[in-house]
Amino acid sequence: MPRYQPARIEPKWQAWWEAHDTFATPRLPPAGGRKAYVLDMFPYPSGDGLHVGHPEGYTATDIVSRFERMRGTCVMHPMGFDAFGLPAEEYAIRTGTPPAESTARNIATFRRQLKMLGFSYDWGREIATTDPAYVRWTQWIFLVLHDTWFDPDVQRGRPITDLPIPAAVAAAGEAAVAKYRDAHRLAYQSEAPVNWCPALGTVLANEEVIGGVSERGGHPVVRIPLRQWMLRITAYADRLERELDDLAWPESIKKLQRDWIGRSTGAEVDFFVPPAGGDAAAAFEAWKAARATAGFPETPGEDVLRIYTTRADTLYGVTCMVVAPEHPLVDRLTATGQRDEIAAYRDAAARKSDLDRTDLAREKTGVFTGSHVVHPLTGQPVPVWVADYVLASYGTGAIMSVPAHDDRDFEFARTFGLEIVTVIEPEDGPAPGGSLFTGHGRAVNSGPYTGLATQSFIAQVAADLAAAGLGRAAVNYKLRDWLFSRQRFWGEPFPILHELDAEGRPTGVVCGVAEAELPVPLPPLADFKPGDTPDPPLSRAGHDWLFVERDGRRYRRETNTMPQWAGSCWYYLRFLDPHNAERFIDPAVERAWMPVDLYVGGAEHAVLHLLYSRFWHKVLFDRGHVSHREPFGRLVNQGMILGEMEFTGYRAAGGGWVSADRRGEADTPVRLPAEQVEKQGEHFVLRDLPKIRVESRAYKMSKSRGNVVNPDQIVTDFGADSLRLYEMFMGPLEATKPWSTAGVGGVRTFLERAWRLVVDERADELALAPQVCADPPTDAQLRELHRMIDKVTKDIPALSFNTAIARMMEFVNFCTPLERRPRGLLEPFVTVLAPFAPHLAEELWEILGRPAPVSLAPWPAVEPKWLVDDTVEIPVQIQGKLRGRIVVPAGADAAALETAATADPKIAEQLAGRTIAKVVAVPGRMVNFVLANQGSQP
RNA sequence: GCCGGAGUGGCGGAAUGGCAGACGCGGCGGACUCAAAAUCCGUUGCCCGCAAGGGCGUGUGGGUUCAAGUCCCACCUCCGGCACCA
Repeated sequence: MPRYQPARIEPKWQAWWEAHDTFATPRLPPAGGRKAYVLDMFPYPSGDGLHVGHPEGYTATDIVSRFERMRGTCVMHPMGFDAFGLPAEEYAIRTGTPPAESTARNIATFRRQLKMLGFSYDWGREIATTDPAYVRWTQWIFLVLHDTWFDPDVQRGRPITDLPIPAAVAAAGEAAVAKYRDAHRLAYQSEAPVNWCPALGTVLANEEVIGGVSERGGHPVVRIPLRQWMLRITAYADRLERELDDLAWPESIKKLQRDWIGRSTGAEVDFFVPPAGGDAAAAFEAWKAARATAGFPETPGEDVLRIYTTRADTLYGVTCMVVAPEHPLVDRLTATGQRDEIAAYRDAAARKSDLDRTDLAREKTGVFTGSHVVHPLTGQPVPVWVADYVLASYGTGAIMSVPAHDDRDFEFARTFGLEIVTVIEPEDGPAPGGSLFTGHGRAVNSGPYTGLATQSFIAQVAADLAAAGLGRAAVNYKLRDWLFSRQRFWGEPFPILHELDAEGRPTGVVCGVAEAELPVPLPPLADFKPGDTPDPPLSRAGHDWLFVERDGRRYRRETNTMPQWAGSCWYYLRFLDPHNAERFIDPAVERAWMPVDLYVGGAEHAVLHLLYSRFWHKVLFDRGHVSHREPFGRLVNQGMILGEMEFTGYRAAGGGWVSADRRGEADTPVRLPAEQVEKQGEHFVLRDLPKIRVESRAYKMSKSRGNVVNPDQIVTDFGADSLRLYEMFMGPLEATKPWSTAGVGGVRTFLERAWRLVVDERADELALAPQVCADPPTDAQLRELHRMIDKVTKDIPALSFNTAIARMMEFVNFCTPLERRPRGLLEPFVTVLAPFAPHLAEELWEILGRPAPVSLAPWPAVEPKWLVDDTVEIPVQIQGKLRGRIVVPAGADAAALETAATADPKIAEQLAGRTIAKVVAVPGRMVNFVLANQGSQP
């Protein structure tokens, strides 16, 4: 009867914790006490429910939270739902239910599942990004962005009213000032080519387009011009990169962010565009003279083609210029005879999807414009080409092509038979002429710079160009401004009004909704499907929503919605003060709890979510709304959990087996049971046909492969504590690991053994095992206990849960055979077990007669005296090979070790008649005898 | 192509430069049982050997060191990310 029954005890203790508010967190941590903000990346509540990947990170943070609480730390450990977004909407469209309904249902499922796993969240802080009370503040933060401009002089966001207005703009009147301000806001509108995904019916951020198709769904994406809301994240590029330095994040994640920001330093250089007809040489000289006095202009005029390069040292190797098809100067540069060809090329480029345009395998294409620009240093004419391998959105949208020293230019030149001029030679001697060399070296053929090394050349020529007003140092980023509007229903409406004139046409004046009127709710819509055109669904809202009047003027609401990222950019702040109706967060609360001390989630958010939320946080910091530059202190990515290991054999069309290393496309994979395969050397083969190799690996869980593990099922079969423990025991948190249901059985066995340490399984009623006693533990038992406590205490903060669990298993293995089991051993063990298997621990604690909850019991202290043994066993090596062991007192020094080792009969025997050249004795570690070289003896 | 990460028993994995394989799964053997399950105990890297014992062994090849899974150099394979960013 009293067997270990998780199905009975788990709901019991979940109800107990809930009834007693065991994990409710105070508004502020107690003064002078320690605080820990332990945060999970909140889930997107998909219709499929929880995946086994979710509990991995959640269990890790739960263990840390429970451990810290037991050590007296005030712990903030909240949970909520990132509930806006495409999948909810797609699902809603498919099933015909409004997104709000399906989202509420999905959240209920997730909440039930999360509670079923016994996580110690303060559920009183639960938020969903779709709650109107939450949307209100998301919209408010958008208004902060809208009200902020970035002052490059102080590298900081400031109120838009602080923006200095140039006299010329001020003179042009109020409308011009408003326009000037709008152009400098962090949230601004832009008519720009955007990624339009017809299948999803929305535009997407650059970050959401992977290889020319949508990240979600893999649908083709084309570029069309459209008026869109953008967030000026590029203004923060420098800080987003620099301020990564101090974060306790994995280096790999920091690097991903740095690469994504993609800072590059180089120079901008102007190439003179001579006027049509006339004396080009004379015009060039006049232009140069003018530049020498006027300097390098902020924006290039019509008379120059401005390029960006990181390799100004290759200026003498320029053999042509290449501009993007969308470059504004193309028309002016196109010679009459080339008009048709250029027009056709630009048209084709515009129609091409990003997928086609970024396909690296494809040959370079391009068209000669028929005109030339003038090289600023040599005065020579340089032909201008249009080619789509040059991106309009990076740098200046134009490059100088140096085929000898850039692989793309090299390929382009070879395709079109353009000249290749070598101007750099490797330090170790000249490469053959006309070949490609992209490394650093020494300049040749470069006028006055010949002989300079790459680095000094770049510095020298940049200075010279700047002095002559022909160029300047410049910094570029791969990072683009963040396209922030979506043509979908299920997102936050923008708190923005567009002024209308008497005819109902937009005047171009845009204003934010007054703070008091927030939130702007989503209008009820019968049909919330996206259309075939980029016209947002909200434009079909009723007129009472769509049109508003303020101070006698008519406005139309913005009908785009925000992307899913918006809500997740700041949820970690709202958790701290979720019910505040006055502010998005109380500043005192923010100061007390921030920053997040431990943030755990999947690596899929390494770039987007973490970059976006850092950006918002920095803006809020600049505007004085939060007190730290960075939101997340320590970040850890849990690894992916793959499906069970699979063996796959291949059958040919005829039915015979094909070895996996020589299979073809036509052969069909067959999943094989483990009994039919065996390992032979490096590979697995068929047991009956050892010539046939079999593939063995674990695959990502997916519905189509049918290897998805359902947490509900695991909880039913093994219990929540077993699932928690297993996921922590699988291996290092950050590693990718295959699932093994047999492994769940293994940890379940451990929990049963722990149960039997305390409970008499053969009794009819719940009763203590007869071995449990009040004896004082023996010294040996205390040593075992304290070593276990010590290991677990050190492993939890390091997130090394697998080794902590292994140590607890050893402890249970040690205790199981004991005829008498002192409480002084069992009770500390139960407290140490509590963060890992909280339900079982509570139950055992109760059976031991201790007052609930063990979840808040003090963590047992390690007594150092029990960590040292009286004697230690030391390995003895001869020539680095293990030859014996000696037992010595724990504190034995090197000399004592050597004496003891040489006294050992077995060692003495092997040393007899040989010359000891050296003895290495490391106290507490080992002894090694190094013998004199035998070969050198006569 | 570039950038990360990882290669250790049949499997998941342990191992501050100091006894490779902790712990678990699986396997084998035993006790208990009429029997089975459950449980408990033992055993389990490979090779030679009846044994004592010996040899080999952390992807490959080299190096540093008294001592290398761990440090250095070169390479191979797998996984993940980025990808015409001038």
